[in-house]
Amino acid sequence: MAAIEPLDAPQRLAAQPLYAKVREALVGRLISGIWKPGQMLPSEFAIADELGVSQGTVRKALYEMTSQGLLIRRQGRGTFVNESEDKSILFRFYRLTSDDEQNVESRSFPQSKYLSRALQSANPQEQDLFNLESGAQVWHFERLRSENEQPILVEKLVLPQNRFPDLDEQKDLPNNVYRFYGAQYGIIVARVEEKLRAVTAPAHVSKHLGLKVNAPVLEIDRRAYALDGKIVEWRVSLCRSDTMHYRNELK
Amino acid sequence: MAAIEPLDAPQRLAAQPLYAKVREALVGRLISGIWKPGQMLPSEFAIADELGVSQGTVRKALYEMTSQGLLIRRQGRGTFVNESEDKSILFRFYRLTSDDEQNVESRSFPQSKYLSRALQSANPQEQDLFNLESGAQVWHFERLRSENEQPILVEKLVLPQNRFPDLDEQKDLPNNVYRFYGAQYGIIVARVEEKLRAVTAPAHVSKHLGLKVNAPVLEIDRRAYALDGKIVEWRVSLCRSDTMHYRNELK
DNA sequence: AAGTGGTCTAGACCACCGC
DNA sequence: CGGTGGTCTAGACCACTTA
Repeated sequence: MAAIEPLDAPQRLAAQPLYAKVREALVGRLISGIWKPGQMLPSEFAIADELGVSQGTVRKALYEMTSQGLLIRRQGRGTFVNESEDKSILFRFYRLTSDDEQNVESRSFPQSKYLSRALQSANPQEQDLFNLESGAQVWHFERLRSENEQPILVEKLVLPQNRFPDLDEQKDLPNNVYRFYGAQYGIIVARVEEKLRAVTAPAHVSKHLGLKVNAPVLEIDRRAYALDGKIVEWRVSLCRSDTMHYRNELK
Repeated sequence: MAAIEPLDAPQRLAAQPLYAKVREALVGRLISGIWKPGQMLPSEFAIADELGVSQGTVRKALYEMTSQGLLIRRQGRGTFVNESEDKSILFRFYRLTSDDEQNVESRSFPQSKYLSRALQSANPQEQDLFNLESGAQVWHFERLRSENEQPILVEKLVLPQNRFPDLDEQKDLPNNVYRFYGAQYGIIVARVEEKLRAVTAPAHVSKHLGLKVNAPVLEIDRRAYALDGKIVEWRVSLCRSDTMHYRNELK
């Protein structure tokens, strides 16, 4: 275990507060893997002694890491490295949940089956959305997503060709496209805006989802924004609403 | 200015922590208007002396109110009641927007027409939701909400009678019920959880909204949580989806 | 009973603001 | 300069969990 030298004494001289240094030291241990997911941390007093600060200072650092989701603290038990974090990043932008609310831990990320792929000229709406010249091209993908063998939704993805060149050489997009955008093109999706509506399922959608004709489905119209603030993906999903729902929390 | 008696001494006996009582006392002053938007609060030490607690305890209460957006604190200046909150707070939990996206500033808050009101025994689901004894009672309200003369949604509100006594003396609930909960009962809604589905409108709903039979509508099942983490309101709204949508942003 | 996190206190000093 | 919030400490006691 890598030794960590005692932090500076109380004087902080217009620099970082001491608890911030403590937090960084502790986050470092998480990153370096000294403390692994699920593992219990030493007690507040043990950490305080080791780093040469008071318990209260360690408390504040641990509190911040807890509200950030890195740690889980339970009175009488101890402080633990949050292991559900790894999974939850998968579900960051995925708000659909089965009605029979199984525990979040065991959830499986939905799989994808691609139905179609096309490169075509952007229509006026798409030109406006992606700020494209007339005649520029966009990719269209349609895919069916399923969770535990049950079909969940049919969705259309639209990507501007100029930010995603060379896609024609791919046989299919991978299942987790946002990870792919980052790994292949350096495009990090920072936030998404969604508009939700209830609509009547078109025939081919109700067929794919195994719904009866004219069944109501949830339409999610999503625009995904990269770190530079530009739209990088437009997505319209039609989701079954008989066994699934969209959950949201407002604060 | 209403005098506030000193809070209990350090012993808290399995009840609320002291800083929570301090926070409630301070929130009470905001609600009652003793402290008005933009006004500067007394110093931490002054509040601590008055309430008979230590500065650190007041700090924790002020910190929570700050992260909740009620207060603004500036080093060297003081602590102030947040005044920018007032407008946006109206739409804090209201995510429905007209499709013809007029500017947000000029939006009118939807009006309410109450359709029914009843006090009845809680069914098993309601008992479970509000953690009620068998035989406890709940209020049911049904109302139609409209924006600019157009009917938007029909919703059912369920409130536990034990947290909302004396409601039968009211002719109707006001339009902005969350403000009413705070002003009348000191209940601050801190967050809400929503589940969204697409459903087929029941006959009486499609009639109220002027939709054709079996039109798809957006169902929003909302549980509102008070500062103490307990559920204080259950609400199921059925919203027209032909001219409105639910907007959401994920980061 | 022992060990953990949670709360509370009293006091000290620092950094920032406005007069 | 005086007053404000921001940080830090040392010590005390409480509440919860596990053995």
